[in-house]
Amino acid sequence: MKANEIRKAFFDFFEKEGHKIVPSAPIVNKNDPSLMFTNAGMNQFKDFFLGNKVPEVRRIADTQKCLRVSGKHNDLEEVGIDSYHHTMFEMLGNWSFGDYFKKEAISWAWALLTDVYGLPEDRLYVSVFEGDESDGLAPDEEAAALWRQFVPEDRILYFDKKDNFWEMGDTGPCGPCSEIHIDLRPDIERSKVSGRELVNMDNPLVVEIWNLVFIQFNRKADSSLEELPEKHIDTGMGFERLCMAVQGTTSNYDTDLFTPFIKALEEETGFQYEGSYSLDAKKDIAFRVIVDHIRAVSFAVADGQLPSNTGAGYVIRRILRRAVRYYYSFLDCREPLLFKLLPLLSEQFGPVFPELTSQNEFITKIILEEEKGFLRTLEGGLKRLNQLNINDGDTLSGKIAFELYDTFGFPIDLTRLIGQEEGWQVDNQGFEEALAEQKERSRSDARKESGDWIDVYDSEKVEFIGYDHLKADGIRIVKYRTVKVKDKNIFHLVLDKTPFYAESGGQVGDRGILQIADQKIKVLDTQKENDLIVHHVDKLPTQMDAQISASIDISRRQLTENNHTATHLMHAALRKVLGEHVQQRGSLVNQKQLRFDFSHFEKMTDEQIEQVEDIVNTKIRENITRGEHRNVPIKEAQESGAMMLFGEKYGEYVRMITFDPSFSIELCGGCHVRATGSLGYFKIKSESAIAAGVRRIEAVTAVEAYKYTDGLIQELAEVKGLFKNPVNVSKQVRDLLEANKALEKELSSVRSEKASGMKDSLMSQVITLNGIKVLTAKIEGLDMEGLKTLGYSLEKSLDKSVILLGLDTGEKANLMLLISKELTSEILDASKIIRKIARHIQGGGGGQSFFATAGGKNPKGIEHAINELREIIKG
RNA sequence: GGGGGAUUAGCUCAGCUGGCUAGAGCGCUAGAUUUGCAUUCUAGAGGUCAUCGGUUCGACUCCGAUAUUCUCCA
Repeated sequence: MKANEIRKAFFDFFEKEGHKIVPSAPIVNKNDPSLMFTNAGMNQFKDFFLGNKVPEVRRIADTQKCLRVSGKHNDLEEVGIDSYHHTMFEMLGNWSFGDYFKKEAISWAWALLTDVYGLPEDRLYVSVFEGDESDGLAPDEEAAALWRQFVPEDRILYFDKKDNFWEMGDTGPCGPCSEIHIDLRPDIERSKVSGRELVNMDNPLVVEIWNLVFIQFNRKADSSLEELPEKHIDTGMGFERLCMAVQGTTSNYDTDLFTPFIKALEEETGFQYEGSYSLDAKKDIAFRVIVDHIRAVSFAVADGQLPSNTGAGYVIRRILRRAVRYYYSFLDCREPLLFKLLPLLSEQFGPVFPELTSQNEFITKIILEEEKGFLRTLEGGLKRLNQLNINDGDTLSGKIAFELYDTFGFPIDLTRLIGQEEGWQVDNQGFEEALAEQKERSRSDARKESGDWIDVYDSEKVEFIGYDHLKADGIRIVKYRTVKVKDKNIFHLVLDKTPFYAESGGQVGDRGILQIADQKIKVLDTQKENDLIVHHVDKLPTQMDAQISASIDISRRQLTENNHTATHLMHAALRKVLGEHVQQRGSLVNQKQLRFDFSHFEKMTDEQIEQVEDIVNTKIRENITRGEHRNVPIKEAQESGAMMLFGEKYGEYVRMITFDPSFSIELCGGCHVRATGSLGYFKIKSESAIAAGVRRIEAVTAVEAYKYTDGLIQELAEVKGLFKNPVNVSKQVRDLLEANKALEKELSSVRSEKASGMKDSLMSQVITLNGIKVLTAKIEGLDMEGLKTLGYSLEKSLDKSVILLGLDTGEKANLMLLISKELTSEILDASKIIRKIARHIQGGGGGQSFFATAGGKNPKGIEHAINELREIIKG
């Protein structure tokens, strides 16, 4: 079976059992601040388990794209070494939300694996929870009994809490789980050691393929367990491992998920993949690293996460760079390579994940640019390393190695590798110390401690009423917690209903006031955590259970709405002017301005910018009324031509915002004006590039647009005023610039004429002392630059000579001493002499042995300085 | 969010512990060589050393702030 068939068989099987097949959630997580990437199939259903939301259907199955770069065995640096760990992987799963339970989950799992996929039964082992005394839990005999229908006793194993009890977090839904493991070792080895001995022992060929979680408890804050009224099923099956088992290979990398990529790499690099897992088989590791990482990077970019230097974007950058590092070091490749694999990826995943295919060009461009950038960084690092001139047998200090890594991004393993080749070492301990130090520094700064949620009022739901109300009464606090940020306490409140909009979709969170009895509490910000609306306040109400009236900062909200609506209008206008390839890549909307990032491959021309402004301003003048439809089924919205964004997770029902159905329809949870007229005026402030293929526009509306254009007009008026209000200002400025340049030229020729005039009269003042030509003079009306030029030109004409020029500017005095190089000696050292004679002008100085300058505040001393110089020359 | 670096000619960069009249290569312009192109040679133009402020007799160089950018960490 091909991988695509295996995946399809899974869907078909569960669809037949009444499951709804849903699309994968984006791999990039946008709603949960504690999680950057989706790392398990259940992430998108978390709210169902928590009871924050009720699912539309009770049986669901899907494949979820996941990304893991940290954890017990999934450190990024480990991927590629073995045969079965990945950064990006697919997780097949089936779910029951208060519907079927252990019986069905177990029998279906068994049927799918053995009947549909035809896995040999005698190689399958199952594990069940053995119970836990401290939690007062008995062994999961229910599951064990169910398994006995299919599996003989000797292949049913019991494991403890660590392996077979699943918890979502410190509190919340949890329950025992049951895993299916498969033993893929050759018969010879199986006959020597039973697979039974190797389950959960990290053997690469005896691996878990499916985890069935039976969610039946709720872990309370005091760590006690409570039976749930509704029981759930949550399963997860690693797709890559499943393919390995079904296709009978001994490594995930030998399945057809990876072999086409390895083959392509062989052709590109000219090296053969030998499939060795020895730590010395660097080339093979490199192959695996590349074919693994290209998936992670591409999926993340497709869902909108561009490589960057902070947060989730930095994780993606690190993954990509690790792949580059490997082909650079071990496959002798100095040119971008990863981007060439994209057509293949699109071909393979297109049917399941259309976002890869439809954005192929964009992803390719991003990856190519990122590769180029890092190859440049590597080159810079190599150059720097060369400059250090490390000798054979030396040890490169940890400090320098760390500097190379930290400041210039030169990977430490590459430093070590080069050292190995050139016969020097790196002080690893020193490096690790420096790294630990930096981590500590960063961590101590970012320290943010959030306390536990404290429940106040039991509410069925948490409702946002801010589309229709800007203030509301009779609100109750559901829960609160204390958060410590940089030694300051702030507080988070969750209300049962609220007019406050939580930051989302680029629109900033509302601010405003909560009134509780006589107490007024400021809301500093409103943020979203999954589906909770969290109000950030600077103090807690004294009466937690009192009723609250909440009112938001209305003018701030209205200005923000202007900019949000402008974003929609501009998005539509951009697609009209530039083309349908324009896709939103990021957006920020606040009360002052809007910032919109979108995919487009070249700089916009001034005309295009003007056109976009024109279209938007026309739509503003048409004063189009907002069309707002809540709870539109997603299918219907799609059919009406609403713009959908990649990397955005849409629910079953969506909110649709329309300004002229033939112009702008977007799915959006944000706040918008009633009619476009309130935007007043729209003006683009800047258009720039922020990444390969991504442009950014900053624009303003209403008051800010007026202020901005007014500022420009004032500035122009000021310039015009300076020119006595001419008809054509730019011509005036151009002329002035030209005239200025001509004058500058003239001035410099006049100066040099003047200097040469001085030169002639000075040449006649040369005297000979002790056999040396000496010229000393006091000069006025030159600057230091002129003095230097004069001095050098005198020296050139006089040849071997000593020249001392004193410059009197009235308030200050400067000395310049030139001694022809042939004459310099221990005594005739310009620097030493000038230091001595500068005392006369009450100053100091210095320079080289043949040229020195000094400055001071006593012009009358110049004569004395000249006299002293003569004495020195006389000896 | 925190740390470290970078910013010098159109481009890529050099400029050590403050003092060489701020340099190199490529590119550009002109001339010579050549039937023409390529090549080679010669000459030349091109810089508020990111911006602002400070220390100093003197700042591309040291210090501070700002901007842009790279990089590491969270």
